[in-house]
Amino acid sequence: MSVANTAVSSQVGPPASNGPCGDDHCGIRDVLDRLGDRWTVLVIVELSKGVRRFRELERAIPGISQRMLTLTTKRLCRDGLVQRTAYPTIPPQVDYRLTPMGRSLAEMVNALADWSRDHMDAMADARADWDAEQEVPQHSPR
Amino acid sequence: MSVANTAVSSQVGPPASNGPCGDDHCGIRDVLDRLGDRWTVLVIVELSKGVRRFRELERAIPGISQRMLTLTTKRLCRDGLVQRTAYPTIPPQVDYRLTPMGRSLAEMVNALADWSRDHMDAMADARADWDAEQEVPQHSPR
DNA sequence: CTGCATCCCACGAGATACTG
DNA sequence: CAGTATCTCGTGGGATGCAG
Repeated sequence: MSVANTAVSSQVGPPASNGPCGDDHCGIRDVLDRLGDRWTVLVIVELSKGVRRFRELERAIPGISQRMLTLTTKRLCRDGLVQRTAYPTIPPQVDYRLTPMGRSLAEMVNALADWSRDHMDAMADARADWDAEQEVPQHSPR
Repeated sequence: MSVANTAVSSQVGPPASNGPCGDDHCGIRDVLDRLGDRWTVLVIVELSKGVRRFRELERAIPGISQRMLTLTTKRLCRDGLVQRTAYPTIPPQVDYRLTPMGRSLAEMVNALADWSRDHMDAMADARADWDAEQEVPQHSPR
């Protein structure tokens, strides 16, 4: 797929149904703001593997706090990406699963993860290179 | 396009097994941390349209400050996603362009933007729905 | 087990001023 | 024009404790 100088794919704003902000980045921010935080993506990835209970998520995502897990899942529910089901048992039991929309987002995220895996070495390399170039108060690069 | 498993859509749920990358979330974080901040994505999108000078970027991205533009472009350069070219003229002139790797990332970002446009209405709807449900001590929404 | 509230700190990011 | 340096502030997010 040639993407060379022609931007990517849908740079051209659809004339009718879209183009609220004159600029190109209409609703991108909306999604990116969700994906931007530290945990949302990880929760989505985990839930893409199947239904999970609260504690299961917590254990599956090392480092997340209850607070953050609660907030994250709540936001995802609010956005219609995750469905929460609570059983009025004792002790209480709640499980979370992706909605169809959530699953389609998960696909995107996974594509990104794929890309990430494919390029992370190149990025690390470039970074090291750049760092070295900036860091030479003395000379003799090696 | 990718290397390994694509599409998480198949809700594989190996019993007590982990997903694509063992247990950790590979380098997703690495990429997401970049995409997470407020401006990186917008800069990438803008640069996906072609070579841009510093001021051009600044004007093209309403709301960004010089500081943030400098930091963002610098990070992108460091990661090998953007190439910076400075001409020792007076006044100084610098331009930025995506590297091949940067362009491939731009494709991903654009796919995400695409998805976003496709689903933002559904998300807004779900959000309103959820909000209403939480906010109504009384019922009969008349 | 789930979830919410509070305190608190670190960091992203805006505004402004200055250099080359 | 391009970039750096400071100061400040809002907020994301960790730790802890309480409640259903």
